[in-house]
Amino acid sequence: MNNSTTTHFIRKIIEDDIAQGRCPAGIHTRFPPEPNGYLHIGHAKAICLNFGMATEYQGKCNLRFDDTNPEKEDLKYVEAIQEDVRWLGFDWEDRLFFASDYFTRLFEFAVALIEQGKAYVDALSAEQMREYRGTLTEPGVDSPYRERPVAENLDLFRRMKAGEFADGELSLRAKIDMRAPNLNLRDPVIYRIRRTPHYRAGAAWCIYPMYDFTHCLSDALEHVTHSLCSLEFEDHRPLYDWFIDNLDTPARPRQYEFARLNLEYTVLSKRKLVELVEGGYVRGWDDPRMPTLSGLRRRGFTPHSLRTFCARIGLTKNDTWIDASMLEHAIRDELGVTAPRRMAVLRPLKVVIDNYPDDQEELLDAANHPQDPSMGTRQIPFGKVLYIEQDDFMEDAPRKFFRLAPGREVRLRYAYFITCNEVIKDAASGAVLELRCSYDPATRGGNAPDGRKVKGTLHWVSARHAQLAQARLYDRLFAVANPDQGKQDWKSCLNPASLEILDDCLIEPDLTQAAPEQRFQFERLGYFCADRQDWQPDHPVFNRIVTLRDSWAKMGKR
RNA sequence: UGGGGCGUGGCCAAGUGGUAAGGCACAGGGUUUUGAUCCCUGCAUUCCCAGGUUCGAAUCCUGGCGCCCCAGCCA
Repeated sequence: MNNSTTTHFIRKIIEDDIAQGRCPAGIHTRFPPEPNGYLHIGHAKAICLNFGMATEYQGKCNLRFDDTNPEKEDLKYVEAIQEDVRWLGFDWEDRLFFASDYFTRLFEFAVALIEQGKAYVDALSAEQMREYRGTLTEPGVDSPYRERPVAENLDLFRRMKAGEFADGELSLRAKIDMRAPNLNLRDPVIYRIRRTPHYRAGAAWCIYPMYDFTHCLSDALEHVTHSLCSLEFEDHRPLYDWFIDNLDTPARPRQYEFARLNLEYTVLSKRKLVELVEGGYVRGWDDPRMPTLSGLRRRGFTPHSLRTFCARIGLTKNDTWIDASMLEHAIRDELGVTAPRRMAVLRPLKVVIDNYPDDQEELLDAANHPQDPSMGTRQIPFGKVLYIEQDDFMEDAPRKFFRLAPGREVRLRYAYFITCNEVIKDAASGAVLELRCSYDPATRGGNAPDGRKVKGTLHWVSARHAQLAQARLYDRLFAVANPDQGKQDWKSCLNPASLEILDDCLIEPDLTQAAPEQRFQFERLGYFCADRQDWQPDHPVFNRIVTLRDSWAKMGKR
């Protein structure tokens, strides 16, 4: 394959910083999720970037939980997030941090700001504050409390911390510029009173710092050099710099922004993902149709394929919608070389080989990978009664149909050439019940000694040896590429056929030995993964990760 | 005449004054015991538009147009 990774703008910034000697201790990045939900493929882009840059330039990357809002956060998310990041293949070593661990130092920074006359305690209500802030086109107005003396601010702020005021009664604001064209600079609130216990800090605090104040200082405390975040924080950067410039911090981190990921046929906003789960549109956060890392994992995507995907979509500041085929390509590309091949019949059609001895059975050699002999071979049982795919038979077949049809000869993979002689149908419905065929004993293994060719090769299983299995076939969650874009309700765009469960699949006996999360290519069908939750040796469950490319199906659509 | 960003093929994306990389997708062809893989081939006379500078512009200048983000005591 090709491993073309381009030198994107972040790499250029880093390389320039290193060349100029601005990072004597090496570069340092961080992945800073708020533990208020599950990670999705959009986060994977940020994770790969932050950890990737650190590895690439011999630097370090921290995992930091941005947990400054006790109302939304929970320990279960910090655990799930760590599992997902680790699964993706990244290691923060001993650098697991929590913004909540900085509460005391953050408080001291706030005091320092007050002492410099650069922060004040405001008594405006939230509604009043909104009025005073002005609008996009009108400047804001100074709060009547803006010129409160330093000593009074100090006293009030300490008493806020001590719990002397009700939630929302007072707030601490940075004193910047109420007429700034950038709304973020109009005296942003940096501390609010919230008598909500924190999932880690408990009831120790009743005041909590805001994101803008916390993030830059946490970066500085951790000696982060490159703070990479998404584009919507672009106009927070002046604020980021303002805090760093006005406080005595141990380091001078810089923020850089990149465009977040949008993927076709899915949604990536937390609000919508929650709605999918809570509305019962999917079977949970790890539903294999979900774009969450746990969903992609359960579906069968590998960490490597996700990393490759992230590397190939590039990194810019452009608003982009990545074509769904990019993700499919990433996993096909990998599994094409790594997945052992097996035979499974999803929708069985009975085939009886009339001229095959009734009680005869034999074991036939099959390669585990046609291009990779090192993956070895296995033996597949063959007998008089077999099953093939319903789609592989057509009674009135067009010329280009290379599969089985009355009077036509095909190859059963690794077995024999067979010819269809008779079609048994249900008298009432006319449905095809079984095929009576004959085989050519000379073609054992799949080659004709007389050199004759067949156009089609079919997968099959032996009726007597096959095991029953469930296959879950997934398709795109949404029927339209950009469910977010239209004027219609995004939920009305859900693909009603995103999940199809097949309970009567027949798999070759070897497949019952699979372990949960093991991946295979079911020949001619696609890549499948043993479900990590529901797979049982006596009840095999396989998730279809992705189909094989199918130029035959494509012809049918034209 | 609020501020900040972004506009290169169907989707991504290189390119930063010297005559449009690459990937995905798509379309042909070859190999093939998976209609898969693999291998060739094709796919922007043109870079949002209009002017200008220059021997030469996707790249520089001017003026438009389009799209995204911001008015939480969320992150």
